[in-house]
Amino acid sequence: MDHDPHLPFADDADRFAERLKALADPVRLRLIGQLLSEPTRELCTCALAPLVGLGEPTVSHHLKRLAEAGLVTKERRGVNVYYRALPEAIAAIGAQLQTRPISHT
Amino acid sequence: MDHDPHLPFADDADRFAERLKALADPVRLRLIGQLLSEPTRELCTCALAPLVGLGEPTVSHHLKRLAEAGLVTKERRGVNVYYRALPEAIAAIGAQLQTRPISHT
DNA sequence: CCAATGTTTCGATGTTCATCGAAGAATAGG
DNA sequence: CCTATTCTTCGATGAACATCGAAACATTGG
Repeated sequence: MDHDPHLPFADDADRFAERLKALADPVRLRLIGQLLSEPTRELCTCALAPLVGLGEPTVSHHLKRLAEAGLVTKERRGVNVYYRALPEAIAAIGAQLQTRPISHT
Repeated sequence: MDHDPHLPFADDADRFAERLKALADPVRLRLIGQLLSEPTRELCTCALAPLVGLGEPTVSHHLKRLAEAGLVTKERRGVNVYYRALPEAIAAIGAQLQTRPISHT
């Protein structure tokens, strides 16, 4: 699944789809919801795992995907790693869906 | 973490993830973009296939997913099937991302 | 009824990915 | 050091899915 090398860069559509895919999973939506429901917007892996009913390895995998998409940040403090939701990044995706005609080039 | 069998539908997160997944594919984003770029917002499968560089069977598959998610409608007129984009449905997903704290139940 | 065109379905194939348990890495505290 | 705790990585497994070519289906026109 490589891109046509003549096109200068992959589409908007490819990059936008990547960000949407990071969001398009029920577990990841719940993780973000849990983070957003915290006053500090952050929780550690060991707190999130029981909240979504999955093991730490699986939750760590999902948090990594969210971090790679720029939707959360991670910060180690002592033994714990705290993930924080970035509502602006999520809202930006929503704004693009609402306002911008999706690219078709 | 199981669903209440009394509730006819799965969670908010599950349903929202379903709609996001329908959108989270570069081909489907391009299809929607092409439809939106038409004054009538509609095109038939045979017109869309070359626009995204894929065969009719594959395009038909993607259009079916978009229709199942309520993002496009289909209408047969003679030999052709015209798909029409529903911008309000797309915008509604964007609005939910912007305004509503994502459910974590 | 037959042929042509457009569309979908079917079967097969390869990839992505969610999940798990086990093992490895990092950090804090005796 | 050594141990306990937390977190991530690794390897494996099964499910979902994007894609293709071929076959089936639908509609229109001769």
